[in-house]
Amino acid sequence: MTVWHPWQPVPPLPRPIPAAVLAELLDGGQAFRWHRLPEGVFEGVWSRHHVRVRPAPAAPGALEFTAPAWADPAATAAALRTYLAGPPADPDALPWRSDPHLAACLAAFPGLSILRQPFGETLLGFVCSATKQIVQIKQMLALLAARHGQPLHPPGAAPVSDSVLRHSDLVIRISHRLPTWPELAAVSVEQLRACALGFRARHVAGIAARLAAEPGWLEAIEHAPYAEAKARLLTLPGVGEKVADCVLLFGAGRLEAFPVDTWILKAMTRRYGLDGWPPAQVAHFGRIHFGPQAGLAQQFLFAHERAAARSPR
DNA sequence: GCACAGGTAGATT
DNA sequence: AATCTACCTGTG
Repeated sequence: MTVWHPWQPVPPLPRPIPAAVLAELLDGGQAFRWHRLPEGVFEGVWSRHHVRVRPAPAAPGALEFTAPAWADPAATAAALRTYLAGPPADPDALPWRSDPHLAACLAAFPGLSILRQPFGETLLGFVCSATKQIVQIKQMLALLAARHGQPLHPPGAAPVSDSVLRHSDLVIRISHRLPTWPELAAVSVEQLRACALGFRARHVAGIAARLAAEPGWLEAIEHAPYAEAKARLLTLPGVGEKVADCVLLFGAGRLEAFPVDTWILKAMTRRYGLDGWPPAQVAHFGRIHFGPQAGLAQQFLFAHERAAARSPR
């Protein structure tokens, strides 16, 4: 009895993805609902989709995926391709020829790219991300999904995932979608706090209330010009410069968005000699220096800086 | 036991 | 306009 379809190829992506880079792409902080399984397999959830992905054993750079038995593999493959391919991007057009550090980052993570995630889910994830480590952000979202999201599986079917996430002594299974914003509007701040959101709970509740009062508002932002979209996101509680840029970069394909977090601040300070520069000025420098794909450059710098921190020379 | 974590917002210089 | 500081809570 198999609950997963047989492995099959992921439709070709713009660039090959080596196994090491796949980990950075799925589990490097762009998305918070991917989980490592043994033997290089990743299990992830976005929107109504639930998949496992792994490097294709016989084809370096290519990927394979599988979907739950109740899912339509063709539809899943199409959705997965959109998700993984991300917005149109060209790393070669970044100014690596005149920037040795950027060149080193590009060489260290060949094939790294920006995902195209659902807009509303990306907003939720990054509102929860404030002063939290990736592991803990995953816990919050897993709890939110398990308690307040719709089941990924159809009525009557059993969840297929045996992969779990630990939160203290609690074991969380991967079986539900993230709650949508309309669904979140029906969840109390106390219930949100019970999902380990802490002070982020009132931000989530505040956003849900705003969005419920203004139907279509969020959907309009997704397709508005970058500057306008960002200005509007900044009016939401718990959404500042960094979160707004993350949402637009990872959830709307806006490569000009240049989120400046503690890692990028560290990287820019150290590698570009910007000692003492405040985040706003670092962001300005980044947009000028890296150009219209500054957000793509940011992802390479981010990956490189974290890798360097894990294995210092 | 305790510092720290992909920040934000409001208060205080 | 720059610089604090409170805000929650799990993990190492």
